[in-house]
Amino acid sequence: MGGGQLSSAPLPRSFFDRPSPEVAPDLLGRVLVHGPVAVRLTEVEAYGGPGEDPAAHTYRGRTPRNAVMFGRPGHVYVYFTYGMHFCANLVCLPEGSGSAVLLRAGEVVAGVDVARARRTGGSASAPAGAGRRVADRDLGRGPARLAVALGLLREHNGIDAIWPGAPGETETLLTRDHRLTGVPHGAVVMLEGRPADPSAIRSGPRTGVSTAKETPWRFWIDGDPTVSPYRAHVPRRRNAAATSVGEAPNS
DNA sequence: ATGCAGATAATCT
DNA sequence: GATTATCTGCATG
Repeated sequence: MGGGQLSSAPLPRSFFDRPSPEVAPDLLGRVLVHGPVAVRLTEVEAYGGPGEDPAAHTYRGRTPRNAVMFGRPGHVYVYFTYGMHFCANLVCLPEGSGSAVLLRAGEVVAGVDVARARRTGGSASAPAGAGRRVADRDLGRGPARLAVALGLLREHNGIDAIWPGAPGETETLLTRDHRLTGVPHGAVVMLEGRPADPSAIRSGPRTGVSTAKETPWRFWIDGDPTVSPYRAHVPRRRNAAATSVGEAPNS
């Protein structure tokens, strides 16, 4: 019961109608639900709009890929990177602004079995207990892992994370034993959860970015075991064969 | 515990 | 052709 008691009230769209560096720390301790899996957010990063944040996908304006970031707040922006990973964001500010919060890590508080099956591939070929067992705390530790746990893929790019029902209808979403019986299959819902204690929130430079390295727009809950290890950006060394132009052969 | 190299493809120059 | 909002496995201390 790592996350403590869950609140099942959905967050309104107005929550996201603010600058991303403001939304980001406020997102810590909140719960994102997709079908049977729920994750309590423990680490996030804010990204700004065109011309203001060199590290943001929207820095050079709108493209087909980042179009969702220019849409309405509260929607999910999913992007594909490194040829194999998906990462999920929540859009901030009014339509046209192009900013968002990257979901970097969280604790799986419901649907742990589903999340683990997604991670391990769910293949029946592996005998029970064999292979590498993924620790609970690692299921959502890192943006791509978090996306896997939540089952967020390319097809979920642009989906709305705001519950369309009345604010009072919270009992249908979460039962007291943390079952998500009321969430329709395929639906994504952002819940209030339990906001992190402000005194436990830390901030620092964003992970893996090659520009705006000083901007302290990474926010996390201090001491939480699900927070991912910080990694600075490392320029990938190119293939020796690919750098042949202008390079003198080395004996 | 920390560090490095490889994987692998969409996106942008 | 270069870069990438990353992860994993294998190496070393």
